[in-house]
Amino acid sequence: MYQQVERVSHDGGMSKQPKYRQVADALRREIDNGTYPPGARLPSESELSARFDASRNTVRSGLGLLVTQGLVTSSQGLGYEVAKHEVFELNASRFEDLSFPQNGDAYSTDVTNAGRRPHQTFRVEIHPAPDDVAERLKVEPGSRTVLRFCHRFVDDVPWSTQATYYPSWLVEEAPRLAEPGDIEQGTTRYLAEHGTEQVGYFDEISTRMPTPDEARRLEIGAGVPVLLWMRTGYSDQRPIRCTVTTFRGDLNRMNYEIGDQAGRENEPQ
Amino acid sequence: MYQQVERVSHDGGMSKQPKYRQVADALRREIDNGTYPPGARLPSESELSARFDASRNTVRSGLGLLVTQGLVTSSQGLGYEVAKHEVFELNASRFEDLSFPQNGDAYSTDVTNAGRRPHQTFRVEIHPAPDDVAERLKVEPGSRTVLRFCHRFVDDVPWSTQATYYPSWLVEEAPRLAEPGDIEQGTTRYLAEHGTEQVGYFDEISTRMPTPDEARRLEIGAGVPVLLWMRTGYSDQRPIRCTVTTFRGDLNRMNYEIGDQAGRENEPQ
DNA sequence: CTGCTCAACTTGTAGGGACAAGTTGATGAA
DNA sequence: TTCATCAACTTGTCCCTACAAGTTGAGCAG
Repeated sequence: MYQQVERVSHDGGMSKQPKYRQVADALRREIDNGTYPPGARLPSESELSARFDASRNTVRSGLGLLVTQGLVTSSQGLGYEVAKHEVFELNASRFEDLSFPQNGDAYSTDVTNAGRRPHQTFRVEIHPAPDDVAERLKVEPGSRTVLRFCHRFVDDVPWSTQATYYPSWLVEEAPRLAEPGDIEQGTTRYLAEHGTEQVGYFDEISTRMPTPDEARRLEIGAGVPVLLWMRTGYSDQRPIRCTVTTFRGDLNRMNYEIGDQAGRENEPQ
Repeated sequence: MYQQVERVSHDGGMSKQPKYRQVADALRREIDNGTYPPGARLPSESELSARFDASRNTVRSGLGLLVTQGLVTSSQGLGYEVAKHEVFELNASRFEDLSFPQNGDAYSTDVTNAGRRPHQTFRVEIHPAPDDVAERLKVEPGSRTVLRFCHRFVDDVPWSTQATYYPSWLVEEAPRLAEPGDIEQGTTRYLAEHGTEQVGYFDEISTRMPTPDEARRLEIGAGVPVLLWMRTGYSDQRPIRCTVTTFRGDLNRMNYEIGDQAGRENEPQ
């Protein structure tokens, strides 16, 4: 017959926290103070169960907290591992292409400069405009747009997905947007050569937990949010494109340089 | 005696997904298609248990997925509720204070303009510089800084925390930074009047799951990430302050206007 | 009517068991 | 040696029970 165990623990009486939280807190402290450095393996569930005098289920609840906070990952047969993140910096405030003689791909050059290996898959589709994109492009929801979609990897780790929508009126002026394959000089420059120059943009940045679909595409474990970046580019007349980028939140940081940056580059004193 | 039940379900054989995921996916679909609109209550665990022919634990696992994805919230005694989020837009690219005759507080005016009620608590401390802040301010880690800390609410809901660190050399030139209480004309303008004008800044934006501390201060439920915004302000000589803002990720979106915005304001056609 | 109690719900915590499935390294056969 | 097998670990899924704790509304005492 089952008997409810005494809930009061022997830690001095100031706890009141449920046991699975105590487990999580204790492990979090040990991760923070370096007992378990990034990449280290945690003790197994049964070891922790013995150490904390808790059932395996309770220990699992505690570990689950750490997993959903992104501090540790787990894999069947292997155990729990302290997560390590190297963030990748992304400068979002520089105007792309126009002033730089690069081949139209800021991502590849940025990653290569960081000593990492870029890789991307690319496809072009005709696609009805999603509501949020239609609103920003000032076209009817569901109207035809050209979608240029990019799935990006760094060292073969999924990094981000980027979807750029072009309104159909623009595709008539710049038909190569709808053709599969790269545009060597870069889309921004290609558009400028066809009479539509991007003179400004509006960026919106938000975050949330990934949808199951995003979690699959970006190979995101539990407890890692996505960073959402929506950029609407404008000519001096009207919106010309809308780019929706989804980043793994644990691997990316976005930067904006605004105003005079002289004070940032100087040495101290 | 316990008997493992037959794992194959009667949905045509294409499932393979564990049962708790099937529960989560089914409920997610029904949330997406409006069966359970934002604010609605989900069936209770025992009802779902009957509907899916699963144990309460299994149903709880499925609901737990939705909670950690931020789609639903749960509270003891009340049940599960579909989360509703109204995001608050924050324009981060305008230079504060200098050109506007406001009383130094972009937050209060932004919130009031949105028809919401702002509220904030404020305190000033002498605090050793955290490593990341020290690096950006180009001072020794742990050296004395003045910390001006702000805890902000909208309609009494915790919204964000903001910590601005000023290096000690700057406080000697502008002593009121270290005094508690508001600076009516705004700190940026106050600094300009004392010979230190902020001419540029560098913004870094990232996201992660909240620490238990942040979750408590911002009253964040499970499954809601935080949006981290770190702004380092510069004079033409050197860094003058570093502001670390922590937002509830489900309630905030950051915007940047860069370049000419004429095309954004125009009407279509 | 007001205000209190309490039953009947809800979710939260904690324990138990059994078996599935992934990983690793030792062992033994070829 | 090389390769397949398998035992012994790991976490993953699923079930059961029991009780704690928060919420609500019915119903009763005053």
